[in-house]
Amino acid sequence: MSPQPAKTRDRLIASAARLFRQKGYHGTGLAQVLADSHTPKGSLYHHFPDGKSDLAMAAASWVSEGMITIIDDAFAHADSFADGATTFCHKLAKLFDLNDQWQSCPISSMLFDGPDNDAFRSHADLILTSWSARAAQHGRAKGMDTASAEAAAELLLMTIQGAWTIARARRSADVIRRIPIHLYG
Amino acid sequence: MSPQPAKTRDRLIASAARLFRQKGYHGTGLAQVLADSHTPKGSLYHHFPDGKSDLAMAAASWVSEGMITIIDDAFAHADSFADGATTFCHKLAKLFDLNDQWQSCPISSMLFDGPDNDAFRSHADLILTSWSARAAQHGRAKGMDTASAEAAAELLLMTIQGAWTIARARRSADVIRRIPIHLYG
DNA sequence: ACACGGCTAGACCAATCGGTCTAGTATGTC
DNA sequence: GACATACTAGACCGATTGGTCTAGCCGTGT
Repeated sequence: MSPQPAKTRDRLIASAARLFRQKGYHGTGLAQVLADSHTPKGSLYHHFPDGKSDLAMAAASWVSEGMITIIDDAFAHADSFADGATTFCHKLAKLFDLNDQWQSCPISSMLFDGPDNDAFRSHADLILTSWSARAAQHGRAKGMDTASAEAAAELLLMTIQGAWTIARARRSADVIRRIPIHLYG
Repeated sequence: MSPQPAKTRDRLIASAARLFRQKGYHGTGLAQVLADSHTPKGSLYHHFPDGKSDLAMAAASWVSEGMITIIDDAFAHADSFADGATTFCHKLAKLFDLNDQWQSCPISSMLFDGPDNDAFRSHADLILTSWSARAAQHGRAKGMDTASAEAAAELLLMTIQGAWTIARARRSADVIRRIPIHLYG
């Protein structure tokens, strides 16, 4: 809980998350992360003994927590699942527009680009599942039965995942904003 | 049209497409592609003067043509758009199961992982759009009006794109097979 | 005052990266 | 046979990769 030691670690995670999103796992050199976070190499290997992969895992977890927060916020004041999902999509679209830097969830970056390592794949699975579970949980809270809530959450998540990819190609978040119309409109 | 010269080029494209799908653009070294296709470096730079990026573009276009064929096949004997889309999803799921090697469409690999180069992004855009347009075209052929066909195609494509990502994480194509149930079921 | 652990700092390493270049081979045309 | 073109073959290059290692700073406990 000491403030200083945590800072370097956090700086590394934030830089790594951003750069991995932009350029992917293999596309980002440690040198870039180090320069971006103003951190010497020794510190990296102190906080993340296993190096790059270790850092990527931590960055993914960190971003995942942020996503969970966004989900919770979106559904907090929603009247229905569709209502919350709509807000969620608009929040993500805004996030997309905010900075072109936020280019992909690092989960995808890791999946597509990480080492063959199975630990990466299962970590990504865990995170993706946790998002879906959280959305389903909000669905149940809005009165849906378990099966419908899980189905609705799965559909929502996969649609968003794909829309985000298309949005990157198009350089426009419109396709993300159109999701609620497609699904609930 | 001479048979031999084309072969080397095709071998390079096939190897590159497969490896980029597996490990991403930056995650794949030219040495790997060369070894996999049993081609010396000189040949690569003869057929693709701009090197790796040139090869990646060609590989993406090649896979895109294959995808167009799959779309056409799926809709060929379909009674309705939903019917064709269902077949399409099942074809893709089968493809996914067939070999774990087919891990992502290289379009995504390029997008997520390629150089910052805007040419890459717009090429990916072009390809993704061509898939959507082809699906929409089949929709109109089944009697849908232009707007509905385009909307249905967009929804289908983005859902598949996302489902594929989730399928990779899960190592299971079930989520792809479930798309028709979500969308038309 | 002193020692110790957490952390910073960066020199250094072998391996690999994408790319260039020259030499040589095969093929087709006069 | 001579010559040009198309292609193969791989040695070689500087730059960069992820990772290791030693030296030293700095705050804390005694």
